[in-house]
Order: sequence, then structure tokens, then C-alpha cells
Amino acid sequence: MAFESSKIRDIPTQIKDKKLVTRRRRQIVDAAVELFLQKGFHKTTTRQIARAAGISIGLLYEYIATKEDILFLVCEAIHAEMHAALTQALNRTVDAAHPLSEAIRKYFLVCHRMSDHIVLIYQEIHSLPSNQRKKVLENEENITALFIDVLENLTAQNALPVLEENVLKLAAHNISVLGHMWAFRRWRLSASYTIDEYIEIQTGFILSRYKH
Amino acid sequence: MAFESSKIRDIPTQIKDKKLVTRRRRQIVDAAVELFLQKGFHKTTTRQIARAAGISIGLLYEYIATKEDILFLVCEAIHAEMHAALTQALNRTVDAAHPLSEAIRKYFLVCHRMSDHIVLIYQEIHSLPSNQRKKVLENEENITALFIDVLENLTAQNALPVLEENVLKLAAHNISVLGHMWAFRRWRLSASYTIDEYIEIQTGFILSRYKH
DNA sequence: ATTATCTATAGATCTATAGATAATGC
DNA sequence: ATTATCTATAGATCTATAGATAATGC
Repeated sequence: MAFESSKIRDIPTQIKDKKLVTRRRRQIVDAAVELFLQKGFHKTTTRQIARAAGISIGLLYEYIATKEDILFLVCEAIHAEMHAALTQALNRTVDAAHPLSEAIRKYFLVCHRMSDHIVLIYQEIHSLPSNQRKKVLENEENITALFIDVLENLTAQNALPVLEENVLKLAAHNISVLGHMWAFRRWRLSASYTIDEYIEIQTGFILSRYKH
Repeated sequence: MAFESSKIRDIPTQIKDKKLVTRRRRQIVDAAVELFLQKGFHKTTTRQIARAAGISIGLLYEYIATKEDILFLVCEAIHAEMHAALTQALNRTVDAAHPLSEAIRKYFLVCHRMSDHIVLIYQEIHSLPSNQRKKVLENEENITALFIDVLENLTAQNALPVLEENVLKLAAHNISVLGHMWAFRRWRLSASYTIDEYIEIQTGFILSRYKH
């Protein structure tokens, strides 16, 4: 997967050419994602990342200051990819017959496609220093916020009955986490359910709250 | 928290005295849990664990063969503790007015109390070699199985309407994961909800599937 | 005599940087 | 002249074990 660079920010570098920074960091992130997925952050060495990215270990350290910086860039790239896929998908659900079901379906399919990446974030977010960890958690919150918007808009259009604000917000968290659940319990769930069956049953659970 | 030793199994040792093995491993696990919670598995050294357990590094390696063995013992201890707390709590819900609500409440309170430990397992399970990881996942599955039992029993007693088997099983997974959700999103959720509010709203979601 | 424990360290990494070299653009 | 890149390695760990010592039980 080749990641967008839009979120590459805040990490200092000695390199002057901004386009080059973007390109090299994308190389680094793409290489690191693969390695982290295979063996995790701690068991991947900076030398391996440099080699996989096709640059020397010395050059790697011109683009980042610490190994944790690489993990941060990886987490940002994953969230950027999810956020982009989601906003794009959600825009197309506006005039579906059942917009909420369709939004849930699109989201769960993104979670299915990016299962390994989602698990990676759960797994490694604690390896980040706290300021970077905070930013990653904000990204996560932004994704939940997308569902809060969907629910609020549908409620405003009378497409859904009114729920208390706190209840609606928790419903959005639930959608978000039930998508992740497919990622981190896939080892078990995929023995009993296809992703389509999973989506169907979970959608039933989520919508039942709105049906009385 | 002092952990039960019942699940200390399968890890070879040169030490002959079985009671001593149990006692020393409990010391080791108790020390390791604290350190892993503070700084994670990879940033904790075996020397630190030995020192915190009050034994020498050499002796530590008489009771385990690798650092991962310690993590495995820690995961087993956490699941043993959760399993024990839960079966005990569930036994007492049998004659409650709303047994399912009461089971959910008890479970969520266990998740609340053991938040950090639950997150630790999500975080570090990938650091285990695959045979040990499998055993930890089995433990996790056993906890979900407790809820499958609860739902099946209540259905058999006509206290709940009949659901398709696959739907019922996924409901059990959902209960399990929504408890974990309080653990791994507490940083955000606890700003908006007390644990009691959380339990109340989530119980509403879970039960609504049964109310039509 | 046997079992449990400790001290000291081998051996193997790994991150990060210093200093040398190549490429680029005026 | 400046910027980008590479090679070689310092310096700092950390896991795991070998070999010596202390404690235990017959």
C-alpha cells in the first residue's frame, strides 16, 4: 500500500528540499509498514527499514530523529488512508435507501481491507512518546467524529429517531469499535462469518437501537 | 494485585520443589505485571524484573527459559483472574430480576477494575511466540464462551427470545468487546461517561436487540 | 550429596552519529 | 559552495549462561 503524504508534519529534518523530504519519507513509511506488520516495531531494526527503503542508515537519520518518529509517521499514514477512504465512501451514501446501513457497510469494508494496519495501531501506540501518542489518538477520535456527524445529520433529516446526545455519541463509538473488532478478532470470527455476514448481523444490532 | 497460580503450566524449569516453583513464579509475575504496565514488555529488562521480584538474574532464569515466558505467565495470570472474577460474579446473577443486565454489569465492572491489564494483553500478545499466543487467545475465547452460555441458558428458560445461533454468538462477542472498549478508550470515554453511565447506555444497546 | 541461589560476564545486538564522499545548481 | 548521501563505528544496552557459593535434608 502506498501512503499519502499529506500528514507528514512536525518532524524536523536537515534536508532542505521539501519535495524530497516528502518522497523519502513515503519510501521510509512504506518500507516500515511492511516490516512492522511482519515482525512488529521492536523487532524491526532501523537498518532493516533503511535497506527496505533503499537508502543507507545514515540517510535515514537525516529524515527522522528517532526510531519512534518512524512509527509515528506510520500511524499517521494509516489514519490518513482510513480517513480518506471513509470520507470518500460516506459522501456516496447520502442518497442510499438506508444511509446508515450503507455507511456502516462501507466502514466495515475499510476495516476489513485494513485489518492488519488497525491491529498494528492498537499494538504499537504505546511505544510512542506521549505527545505523538496523543496525536494518534486524536486521529482516531476524528474517525469516530465522522460517525457522530452521520448520525446527527440523519437525525436532523428525521431519518432516525432522536437519541440523547450521550447515547448518540456512544453509538458512534460502538460502530467504530465493532469495525475494529473484525480486525482484532478475525482469527476467530472469520471461522464462523464471512465479512458480509458479519456486516449484516452487526448492522442488525446497531439499528435495533433505533427500531422502537 | 496478587495473582493465582493455578494456570502456571507448561513452562519447564530445573527446580525440583513444585511449591517453590509456584511461589517464585508468582513473585516473578507480580513484579513483571507492574513493570509491564508502567513501561511495556520491551522496555522492561529481565534484570529489572529479577530485582523487583527480589531474586537474582541468574535465579530468574532457573524458573523461565526466555523473557517471553514471563510475558506468557503474565497473560495467563490476568486471564485466570478475569475468569475467576467472572464465573463467581455470574453465579450470583442467576436469580436477579434482569439476569442479562446483571451479567453485563458485573462483567463491565471487572473490565473497569482490570482496564490496564486488558490493554496490556491487546498490546503485547503479538510479542509472544505463536504457540503461547494461541493459548492466550484460547483463554480469551473462554471468556466469550461464558457469555454464550449465559445467553443460551436464558433463551432455554424463555427469558430471552430465540436468536439464530450465529447471531447469539456474535452478541456474546459484542458484550465481551464492549467491555474491553471501556478499557482501551477510557482516555476518551471517561471524560463523557462514568462507568455506571457507560454500563447503562451499553446495556440499552445490547438489550434493544431483544426487544422487538 | 543435592538443590537453590548468586556473581560476573560472554556474546550479540542496535540506535544514532561523525566524518568522508558524491551529486547538484549557480 | 551547498546539499544529499554513504561507510564505518562509538557507545550503550540486554539476554542468557557458566561457574562459584550457600542452603537443605538425609
